[in-house]
Amino acid sequence: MKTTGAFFERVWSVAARIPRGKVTTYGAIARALGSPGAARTVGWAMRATPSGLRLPCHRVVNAVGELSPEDVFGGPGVQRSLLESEGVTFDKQGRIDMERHFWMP
DNA sequence: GCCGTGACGATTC
DNA sequence: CGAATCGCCACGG
Repeated sequence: MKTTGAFFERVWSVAARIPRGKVTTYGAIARALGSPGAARTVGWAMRATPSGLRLPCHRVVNAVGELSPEDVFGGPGVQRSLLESEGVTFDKQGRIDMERHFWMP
């Protein structure tokens, strides 16, 4: 699938501004773009992100603080390791501490 | 312009 | 608290 949508480029622009050690949610990005209900579309955009952009897509998680499917990052624990190396903390359930690391676009 | 799809979200059971 | 369900919006065909 191509993904030459203007909306997608907005998503990538926002994702590129995520500070190191912080994370945001798909819903937050969707609201920042003016489409509160387009959280799924945001996720779709991330999945179709061109490698050339080098976006910190590992800093984008869902509203609960869960990480993306492992197969997308090439292996289990990959995304988690990246975040931990940036100072992001996790709870016992393997979820990100949103209160500390959430970033609003 | 309708149909299927999807790294989601909120609600309900 | 965990699983299931429905609703949401943008994009390609």
